[in-house]
Amino acid sequence: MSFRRAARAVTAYYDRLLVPSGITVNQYSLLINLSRAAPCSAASLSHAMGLERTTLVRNLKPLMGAGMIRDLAEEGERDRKLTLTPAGAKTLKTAQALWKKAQAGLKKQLGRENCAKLMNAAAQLEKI
Amino acid sequence: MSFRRAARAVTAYYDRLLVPSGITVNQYSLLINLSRAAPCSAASLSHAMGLERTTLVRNLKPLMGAGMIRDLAEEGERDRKLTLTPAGAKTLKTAQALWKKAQAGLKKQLGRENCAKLMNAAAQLEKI
DNA sequence: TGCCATTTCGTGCATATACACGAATGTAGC
DNA sequence: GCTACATTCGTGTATATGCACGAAATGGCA
Repeated sequence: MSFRRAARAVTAYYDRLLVPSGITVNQYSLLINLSRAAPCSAASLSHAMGLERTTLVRNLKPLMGAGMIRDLAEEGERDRKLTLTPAGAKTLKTAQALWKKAQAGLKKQLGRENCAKLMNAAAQLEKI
Repeated sequence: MSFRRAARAVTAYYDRLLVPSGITVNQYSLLINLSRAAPCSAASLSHAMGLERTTLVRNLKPLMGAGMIRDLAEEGERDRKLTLTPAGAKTLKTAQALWKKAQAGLKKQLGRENCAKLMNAAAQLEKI
């Protein structure tokens, strides 16, 4: 499917521009979603991101290892309380600027109208 | 990014409809590309698919394990000569019918025009 | 208080993706 | 024939994705 190939290409494009921030576009997406939902459980974050919960659990690992995300929940508590650390917030801020540049470049490439239509189609496709 | 979420949703949709064939849409893509290029090396197939060579090498494994793909190259030869086995061709045929149904359903969902524009945008995005 | 259903969680397994690296084969020029 | 370069290959490592499974905590109800 050409759609999947396009998704790979777009991911690679964002990743390339995000290199200076030290995170991937996937991790960027996780951080920005967490910044809006924190403190939150893994289940609720995965729901907000439309991502399988166990996938999210694993995607957290490198970011927690890098000290960008912390879990404020006490020992033995069921729900996790995931939050950004100051380091995570700083990285996110750096990445956000780069992401905006990437987004602008993509819009320019596709044309504003095509880009809007693409976003629209993507929103529809998520519900298939 | 909503685009990647959409790609995941689309993949899941195709995979769901392809279940009776026993392969995923990713493996379907590999088989159909191989059916057009066989006999061919891993490098040339990966190029035809716009896929990283080592990714393709690994994606071949389950299909070779299932006896759908065979390598006709002699021992010690540098280039592989990948081909579909009869079993692989049979699976592909089954999957192809299911894939067409899925494609038609998606077109119906999006509308013919939106679908065409999406394809167009995807083709552009692959070159970013 | 005690039991059961619900919710949340993490890991094992399988697949997908790509970079870095080095091994082996093939080719061109001498 | 030999050397240097190009091509092809596979694996180690890291990340991403989701299903199946079972463990643990929580909440509701008798």
